[in-house]
Amino acid sequence: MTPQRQLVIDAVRDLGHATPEQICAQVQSAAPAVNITTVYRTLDLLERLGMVRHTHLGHGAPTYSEQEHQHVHLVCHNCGTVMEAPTDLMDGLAERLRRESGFELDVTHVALSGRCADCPDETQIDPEETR
Amino acid sequence: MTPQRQLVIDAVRDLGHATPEQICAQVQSAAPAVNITTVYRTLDLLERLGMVRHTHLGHGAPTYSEQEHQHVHLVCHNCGTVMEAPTDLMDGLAERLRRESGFELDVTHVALSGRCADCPDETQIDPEETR
DNA sequence: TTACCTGCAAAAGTTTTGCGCCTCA
DNA sequence: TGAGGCGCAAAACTTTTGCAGGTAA
Repeated sequence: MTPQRQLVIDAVRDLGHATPEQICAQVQSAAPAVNITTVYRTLDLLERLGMVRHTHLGHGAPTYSEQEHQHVHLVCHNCGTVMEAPTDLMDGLAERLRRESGFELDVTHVALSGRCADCPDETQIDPEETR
Repeated sequence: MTPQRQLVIDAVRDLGHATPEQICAQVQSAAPAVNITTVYRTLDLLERLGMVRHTHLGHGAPTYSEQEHQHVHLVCHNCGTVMEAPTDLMDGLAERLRRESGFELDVTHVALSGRCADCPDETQIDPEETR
């Protein structure tokens, strides 16, 4: 366990869910010399060790969070806000998938996409925002 | 409506859900001179017109499909198989989210991740496969 | 002409790889 | 000495942008 790795773990914990680049910025605020390569390598290692996990928020960038930090992500593809919801929200769906398709759902790995309560109701959701 | 655009539409329809690169390969099998830039630009245009939509299957690459081609995608992050399920599977969840959080779910935009019936039960899902 | 579409080339952004150096046991 | 971790540079890959030429109304 090197200082760099500890910093990456701390950053993941502090930021909740963040992209490798955000994590790198956070780490560099404490230790400016740390290279982004190290961040990528460390995240890869930590993930293999099961200490962190990554989630796809929809627009390209994977975000990393603690393994324990489990909830469903709701991403508004109008304003980009990421909300969190309890995982038991998915219980019914998970059960149905298991029974009907034999599919074992991993509720935390992907974010659900849609429009949050604060965003205006638009007939056509702008595809630009959902990248 | 140019020949290139028609080819892109055909490719999207034929492939079901495919990445820009796969679509480009398909188009080029009919017209080798077509540039991938054109594919990107055309997909962007078609999406703005509401003729195609894209879905995030989890591992970085967005996939494009016909607008009418609506279902929930189930991605196995062990073998990578993409399964399709009827959207009404999500009705209960969508209703609950709307009521409890005011969140308007877009059921087709993201894929659900997990392990399909054909893949062996592993305690730890290999993070490598879930990129 | 005017507007738009295309192909090519280059740029930009993100992630991975190679390599030499350093540290620590 | 040997293994592993780090930083730097470069490569690889995906997507976007700028530009010049071509086509059609």
